[in-house]
Amino acid sequence: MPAAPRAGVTLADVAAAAQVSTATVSRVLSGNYPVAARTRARVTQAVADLGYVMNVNARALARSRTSTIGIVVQDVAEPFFGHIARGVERRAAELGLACLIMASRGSKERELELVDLLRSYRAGGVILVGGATDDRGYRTKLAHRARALADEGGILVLCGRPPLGDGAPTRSVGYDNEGGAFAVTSHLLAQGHRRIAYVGGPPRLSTHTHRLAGYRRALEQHGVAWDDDLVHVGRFDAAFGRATVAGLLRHGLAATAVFAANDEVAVGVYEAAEEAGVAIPGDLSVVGYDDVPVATHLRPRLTTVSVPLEELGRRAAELCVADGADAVDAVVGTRLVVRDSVAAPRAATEPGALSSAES
Amino acid sequence: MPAAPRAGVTLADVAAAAQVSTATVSRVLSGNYPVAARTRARVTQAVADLGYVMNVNARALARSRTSTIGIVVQDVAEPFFGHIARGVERRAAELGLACLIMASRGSKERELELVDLLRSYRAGGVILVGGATDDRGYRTKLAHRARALADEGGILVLCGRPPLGDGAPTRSVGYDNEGGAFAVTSHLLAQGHRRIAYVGGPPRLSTHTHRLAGYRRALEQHGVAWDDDLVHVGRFDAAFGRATVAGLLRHGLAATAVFAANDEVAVGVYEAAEEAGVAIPGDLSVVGYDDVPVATHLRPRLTTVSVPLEELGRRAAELCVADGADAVDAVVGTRLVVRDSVAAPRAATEPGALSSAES
DNA sequence: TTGAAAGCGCTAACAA
DNA sequence: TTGTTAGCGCTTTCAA
Repeated sequence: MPAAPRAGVTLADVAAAAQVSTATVSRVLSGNYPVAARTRARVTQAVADLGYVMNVNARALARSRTSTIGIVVQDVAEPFFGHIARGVERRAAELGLACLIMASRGSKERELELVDLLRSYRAGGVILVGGATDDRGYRTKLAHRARALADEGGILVLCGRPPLGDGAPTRSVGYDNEGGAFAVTSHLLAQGHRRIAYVGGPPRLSTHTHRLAGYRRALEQHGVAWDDDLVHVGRFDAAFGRATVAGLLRHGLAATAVFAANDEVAVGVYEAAEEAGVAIPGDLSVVGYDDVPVATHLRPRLTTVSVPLEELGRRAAELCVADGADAVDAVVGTRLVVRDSVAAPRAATEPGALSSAES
Repeated sequence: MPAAPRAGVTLADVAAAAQVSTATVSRVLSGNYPVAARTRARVTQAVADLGYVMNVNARALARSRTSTIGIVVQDVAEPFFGHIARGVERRAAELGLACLIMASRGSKERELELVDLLRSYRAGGVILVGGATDDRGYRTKLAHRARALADEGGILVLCGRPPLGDGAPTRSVGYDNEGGAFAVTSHLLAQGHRRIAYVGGPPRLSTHTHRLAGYRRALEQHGVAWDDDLVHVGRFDAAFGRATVAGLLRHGLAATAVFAANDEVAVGVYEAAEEAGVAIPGDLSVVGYDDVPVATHLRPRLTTVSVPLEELGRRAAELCVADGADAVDAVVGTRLVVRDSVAAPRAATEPGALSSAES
């Protein structure tokens, strides 16, 4: 058992105890450097005896680079972000990196502040997680910081959002929002649905706009006309899903299916349907996006698009340390997962089948 | 708009640009120090012009204390931990602290390593989140580190777990596991249940043992005999809840209710019941613990014990910076939340009522 | 293979 | 009100 550690044990203390210079201690601690076996042993012993742990801040200062990365999410407790954060944390730990985590609460101003804060911590990589708002001024400001970060030896990593453009020095790992939305909408279309409501948001958030684009493309490909009244843009949460569908139901639902642009929204859709006595999928088919655990908690189980969130996070962590060569922007695949929340629309099924099912 | 930041802008650069000494720059940056308004303005200008951001590592070294705290959870993506982490992060941000987050994956060896790692980062506070394994050797080792941390000017904060004893210098914020379990078990008893299965774990984890103790006390108080066959100790996850109850059902369920020691376990209980065609709460009543969002996603909605997880996290963050005086160990309250997963047991209800309800 | 010493960027006496 | 300067704990040439 190591001795009870003393206050503020430093490298110099260890050097004194081992009767060597601080340089030698530094070398054995850093590994990769020729040190005589006996000297090394003495040093190792002294470290153990004194309960010494290195001061990483001092090391960071001396080396002028840290082994810390930063990760900015909207909300730590949100499953979407939590799963990505898990991937980042795990891969970072494997790579010997520590993670500073911060929450923007969806404010782009705060996000900007946070990357500056992370910059002050000299984080080697700063990972921005989740969709970004499409805003010219904001993009410019972010590009500035990306450049500053790069100048300081760090790198800005975009995780699940589009690149900044303008040759801003960033790396990115994304997934195909448009493609997943296209797939899941096509699935609905294939079942015979023609009036499919879209519920998502916020307005200019990339995740939402790209998913909406996939929805649109699927409609077009099936020759279904676009209907503004079916598209509801608000937020990415259950309350919005619920309020929207409750409203729809109140005014006589025109849709036979709803594409909840993420699983949280789908939770709200289920609630509204339940309250109104509308059966899923009998009266209304529902699909989601993300495939977070709640998708399998819902009854009927939710058909949705699976995004490998943890993998996304792992890739992002890797991009923080990759050297130029293998720092290729990555894209991970999404996958439609069919469960029990979709059925053919009532109108498409012969009347007899409906009534017999209800008898 | 600030100028495009240059690489490695330092305090000295700012001082030069503003034609003052580094000390002066340091003073305006630190705030709270008398500096002439005009000088201050020049410095502020230079900072903006150069896009300067302070190097916190250098500051930490010079001040020999950091504005960083560490938080150790089992798993970042688990809602229980995610919500606590959210509280920590939010309060920390308000206090001007950055959070290093690390996951132990439930290994106590790794947890010990992580506090050493955090110690090397000179984290001012290290928050250990969630139940702890009752293990003498482990406790001793942790106590050592608590002392080392304290010697270095930091503090070990225990969040949701019992104190170390032996006068180890820690602070803690907890909640009443035993009391909550007593309350929810009593609720079941009050409905007429006498054969209540307990499903939780792992074996010596404090959260589990304390909840089990509450269960036991409630039984005793109602004069219900303890039955080993009803107590199932394994893990705190859905898979265990499912497997356990599936087994129970296969061998002819002896219980009329189950106390899932956390909501995740309850998810598994619901799955097993669903598979076996057992109705909740008609055939089987179920209660959980924690009141994470899944409790309201389940149908019927889960009766459970609400723990103010975010508040718990906020308190923990505060304890990292509190000075001796107001650093009182805190305990936040829990609350029984009754929803729809509990009914009177079949045996206790008169036969007529049952059949009429089903007709 | 090891040691001496000059920093890394910032703070905090101590002077002025 | 401001400047000078000696560290904070570690790394890393450059010599030996």
